[in-house]
Amino acid sequence: MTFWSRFFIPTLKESPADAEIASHKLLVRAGLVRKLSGGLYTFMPLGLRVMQKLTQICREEMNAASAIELWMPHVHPVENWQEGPRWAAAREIMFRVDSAGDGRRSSREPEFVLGPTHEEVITPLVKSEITSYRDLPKNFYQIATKFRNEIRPRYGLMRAREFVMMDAYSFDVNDEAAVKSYFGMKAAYESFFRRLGILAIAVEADTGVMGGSFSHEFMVPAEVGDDDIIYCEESGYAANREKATSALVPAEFVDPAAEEAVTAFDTPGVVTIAALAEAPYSLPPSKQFKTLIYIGDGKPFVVILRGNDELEEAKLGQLGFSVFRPATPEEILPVMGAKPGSLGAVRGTIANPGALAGIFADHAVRLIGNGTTGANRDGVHLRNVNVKRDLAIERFGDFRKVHAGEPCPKSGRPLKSRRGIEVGHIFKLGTKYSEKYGATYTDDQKQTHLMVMGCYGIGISRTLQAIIEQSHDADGIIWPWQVAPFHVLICVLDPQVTEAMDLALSLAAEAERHGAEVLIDDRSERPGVKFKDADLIGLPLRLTIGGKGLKEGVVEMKPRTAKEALKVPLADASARLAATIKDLSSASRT
RNA sequence: CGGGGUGUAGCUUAGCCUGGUAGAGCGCCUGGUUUGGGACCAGGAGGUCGCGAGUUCGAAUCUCGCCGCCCCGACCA
Repeated sequence: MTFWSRFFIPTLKESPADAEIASHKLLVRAGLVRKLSGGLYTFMPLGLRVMQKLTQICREEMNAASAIELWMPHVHPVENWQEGPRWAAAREIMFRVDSAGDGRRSSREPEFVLGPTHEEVITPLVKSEITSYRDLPKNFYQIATKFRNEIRPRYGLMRAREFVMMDAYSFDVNDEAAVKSYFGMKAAYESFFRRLGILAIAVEADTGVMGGSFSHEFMVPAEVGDDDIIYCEESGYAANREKATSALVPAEFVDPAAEEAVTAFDTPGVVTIAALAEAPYSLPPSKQFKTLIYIGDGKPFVVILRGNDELEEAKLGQLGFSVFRPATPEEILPVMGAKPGSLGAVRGTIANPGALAGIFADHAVRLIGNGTTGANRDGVHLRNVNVKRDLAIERFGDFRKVHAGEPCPKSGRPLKSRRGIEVGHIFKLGTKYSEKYGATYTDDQKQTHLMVMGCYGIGISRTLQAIIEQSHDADGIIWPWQVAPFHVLICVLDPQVTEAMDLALSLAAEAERHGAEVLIDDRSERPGVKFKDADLIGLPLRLTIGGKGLKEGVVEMKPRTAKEALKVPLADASARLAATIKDLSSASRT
């Protein structure tokens, strides 16, 4: 048992000025964390206890899924990254470590970097340690600090520069086995989040800079989340909006027939879809082609969308460029022959088609028949443009941003959307890393093969905050039993009264016999202060021992979620406490 | 990095527009009265007003520069 007066829980009456959302305010007010700097937080004693609960549950679930714990350095030689497949894309979020202390001049490239994740360390390790199919499959994990120089840290622990993550890496003999590992981890994640007592749903996700073939994110539904989840209750389809598709173009769709020849018309000063939709042109956005120019690995390429659609930039990842960005007007002019606003991809109108790395179009442009696009001459557009007949499209793909209300790709019913906090992510990586680092094994036919990898992450510290975001009320945090920093709070209103303190100690011992961790509030504060703090730190069960109750021969028992306290006669207190602990500790396991 | 906001005691802040003694509440310390939902009284400590220039007789206040922090966007667990 722990005594509040000898522990350290610095609670705050008022919310810190720099906290915006409920969970961030409560983290600080309940004394769980203190800020050092943007995105950098100290875990205070109470917050550390929650972190330890989370890591332990995570460890148990990973072990149960046959993953093996190890511990890798956080400082990585930069060579590991330079030799890897994503240095160009990842370097901007990495902290560099130069030999600041030894008086040497700093070099253009760092000697070391702080690890944002560990594919670049584990893959070379496995390459040198595992060479036989007999040693596969293997799945290694660690629960450790990660460093990412986030462009914009946000909302306390939600997006921090330094955070605690469980990261796991699986190695299999072939694709089929890797898929098995992948779904084994997906199941482990599901049981991890279930044990925490919070709702986290798996959604299909984009693979991003990580690469690989497919991926799921685990999302805690919350308004403050960074991600949009697109889902359908009918079919169970759920995806991050970056990845979501819709059945906007039916499978049996027949492209509209071309009516008339392409003709040019003057549009002086018109450079936006919206302007072309106005009189005198009055061309609805859905009948216009939107022609965007991007630079992929240094070379321009074209993406065509419907005028009323938006580009989902993450979906450009499927094109295989390691880095891409929108082109500037200066880059566009020599290639296309016009400035943005008059661009198009009609055959023969592009000034320098040889400079392009490709012309790609979203499937939905097929819905446009006899549409309008730029002529690649400033102030001129073309009408009666048809996808098949006129546009120099090399490849169709899914590039548009999906919105709620569009038909579900599985059921055809209208899709819905909600916000979510990404607390976990799993990737089937394939051979992207094993190829780069030469992680191979020999099979029973003496043949050499690449290992097939998967990688897996859970944001432990982010999960901590997501729990608070999902489980709190106006008075404070409501901890699920499994992750609560303590389970039972015994409020002794008159700690100087021996009889009261003795009772507290014996009930605390009883609670501990039943597996509960007890915090005794023995501070010489007024009752109001104790009750407010009790609600704020949100332990699942509160016992109150006060002069009033003792006179009546009762103690009060109040689960954090209950409205009223229950008066329990002293004679029944032990039994009642044991029963309540049993109830509460099993309730949140469902 | 682009846009917006903000910086005054440990915390929450007033004062800034219109330059002239830096104020309050919480918290902290001392004493007293209290004691079942953030008590009251009396006394006290605590401030380079983010940093640096400038304007001025005089700058928290006006001007310029820099820095930190927060929010929106791109990115992520």
